[in-house]
Amino acid sequence: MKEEFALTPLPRSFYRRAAVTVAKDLLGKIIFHHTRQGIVAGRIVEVEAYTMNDPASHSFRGRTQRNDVMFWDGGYLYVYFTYGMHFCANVVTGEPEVGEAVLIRAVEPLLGIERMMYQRFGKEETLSRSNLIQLTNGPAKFCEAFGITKKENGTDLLGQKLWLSDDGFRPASIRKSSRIGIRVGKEKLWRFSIEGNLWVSR
DNA sequence: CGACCGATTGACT
DNA sequence: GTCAATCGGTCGG
Repeated sequence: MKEEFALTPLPRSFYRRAAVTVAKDLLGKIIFHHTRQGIVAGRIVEVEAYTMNDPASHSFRGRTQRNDVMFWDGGYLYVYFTYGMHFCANVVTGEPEVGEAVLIRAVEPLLGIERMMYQRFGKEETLSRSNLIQLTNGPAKFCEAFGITKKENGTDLLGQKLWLSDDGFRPASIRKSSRIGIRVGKEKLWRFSIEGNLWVSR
């Protein structure tokens, strides 16, 4: 990871495109979260696209208080609470009034691994190969490790707290598959992952 | 209002 | 492989 790339947030134009296009392009990008506790960063290795005319999407039945951020301009973070205990984070895509987003399902940890360990497992846990992978190999695990909660819902990804960067890394091979954990819309192959990456879920 | 259920995870057979 | 945890969002009456 080269610092000069890492410092530059992806421009608004990157996000103002179709969700499926942005989803593929997000693979390999680095996501940063800078808080008072310190800075954490990871490479995005697995994503899923969700659109307005997609029955699996929160935006399918129209704009509500919960999914409002999905209809904002591209480049904002949509965070939702689910199963009574977990958060999931999405990158909002497209123009304003278009309810599209890309779910971040897994990242490869790069910076602030100690911080992530603490947020996922607590103080006494020691680093091993197993829990290094368990750190961020799922959408709610990623949010927990990165300290992303409902407070981060609506955060501008071109700001100073949360942003994405391109360090020049390009995936050798991208895998397409059916999205996970949904009942409708399984026929759409809108889950994208970096082939062979250890942090890809399942 | 009440009932159902989820873009998940971790523990367990 | 199965299943409970746990609660806000959404929808039906």
